[in-house]
Order: sequence, then structure tokens, then C-alpha cells
Amino acid sequence: MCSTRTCSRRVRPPEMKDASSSAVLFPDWAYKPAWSPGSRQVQLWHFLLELLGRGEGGAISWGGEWGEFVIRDPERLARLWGERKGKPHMNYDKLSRALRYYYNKRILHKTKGKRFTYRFNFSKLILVNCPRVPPPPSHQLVQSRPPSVLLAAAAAALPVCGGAAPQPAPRPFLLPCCLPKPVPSPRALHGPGPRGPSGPPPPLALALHVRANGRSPLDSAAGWDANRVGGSLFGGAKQTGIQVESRRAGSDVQMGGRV
DNA sequence: TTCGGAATGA
DNA sequence: TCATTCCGAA
Repeated sequence: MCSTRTCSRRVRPPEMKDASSSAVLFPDWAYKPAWSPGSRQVQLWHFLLELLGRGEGGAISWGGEWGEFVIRDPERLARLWGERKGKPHMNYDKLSRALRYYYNKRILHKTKGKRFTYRFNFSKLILVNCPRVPPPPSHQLVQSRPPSVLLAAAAAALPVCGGAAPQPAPRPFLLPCCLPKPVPSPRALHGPGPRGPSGPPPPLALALHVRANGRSPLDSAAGWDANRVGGSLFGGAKQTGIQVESRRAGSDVQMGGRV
């Protein structure tokens, strides 16, 4: 076992090749570098959405809140992730560190008080990853071209009802604002509808809402504590801190570190 | 259990 | 840029 940080061996990761795992939710281009700047491999949130969309209920499943998911078997999830990345020594501690880097980017939030429970911020993913959604003015969202796979991913994997019941993987559909050719789906358009009093909108409705208004219902949702919107959410969030981002964004960014 | 700094790799 | 790895702290 590698006992030092300098000992790292390059293992060619088993990138997704088989249709059984990739074609279900994501088109091939989703994994190309052009759609994932800075990374030539599948990203962790891709992977999580993929598992969630496949109904990989053993290791991870959707939680009760909209966008919330629960890691049922942390070590198994880590093992799966490690297999995907060719990192045999992956464990939940390391995986969760990667998840925590998503906090700064507002891709993910921790659901406090619930073990192994996190929540996707789909609105942020949509806003910054959809090329045809105009970014908010006077912000620096755009120094890199973000992957537009996100909408497809979110749309395909999102629980349509948002309830606690596990969702079968929905038919893949891709949202028009991110695609050259819209592929509307009747189910996507109508969906079964919310089940509870605070039932979430179907993903497409959310996306269209975002597209029309430039913001998402999630941004103002009471339960969503990342309510400081409008910052350069992806661009400046470095691993080492968010001070640069706060400084540059000026008035409208208020990230207090931990929430 | 969760968090985030730091060093490092690709 | 996105992790991976390690680790100390809460």
C-alpha cells in the first residue's frame, strides 16, 4: 500500500465504453473533454446522477427532498467510484472530500442532521452549464465553457415526483435549451406531478422556468439555504478558498464559508 | 461523522 | 480544473 503522498501510480481508468452504463442517461459527448473542461474523465456528480438515474438503490438513492440523495452504503459507493476512476484505494472518506469541494461551487449541499445525505443544487448546475441560458449580467460565469450535459443528466436522473419512493430510471430526455435538437418527451412535459404539498416541479418545468427567468425556483426555496444567489458560482471557487471570488464579485456575493 | 487545509497528480 | 490523499479538528 502506498504510504506516502508521493507514491502514486498511474492507472488507466476504465472509462465508460459500454452502452449499458453510459447510454442510459448520458450521450457519449457528455464525457468528452470539450464538455467537461478540466477533466477528461467522468466527474463525480455525473457518476452520482448516473447511479441515481439507474436506480442503483443499494449504494445511493434519492431522498425525501427535492434533489436530495442518501448514500445508503458509503463504502460500496466509494468502491464503485473507485472502480470507475481506476482508484482501487478509494473510500468514503476520500469520496466525501470530493463531495465537499462541491459545496463551494454550490453544486451540492449537505443536509444537516441526516447522515450521508446530500442535496443537489440543480438550479446552479443548470444556470452555469446550459450554454443557451444567458448568464446573469456583470458576473464572471463564463470563463470556461461548461458542460451542457448537466441538464440532460439532471433531467434524466431527477426524481420526477420527489417522493421517498425509489424512482425507476426515466426515459432519457434532453432539454431544449441545451441541445441542438430538442427531444421533448410527453412524460417529461407532464409527468406524474407532485405527490406532496411541496412537491417539486418536474425537471423540465424547472429548466424552462430557469430559462425564462434566469433563475430557478430552487434559488428562493425556503428549504434551500444557499440563497445567496448571483455570485460567480462556478468560476472563482477554488479549492483553496472563496475569498477571491467574493472580492471580485463585490456586493452581491456573500458566502460565509460554511452555512 | 463531518469539515476543510494542504500537497499532489493528471 | 477536478479530483486524490492525508490529516487534524470539531
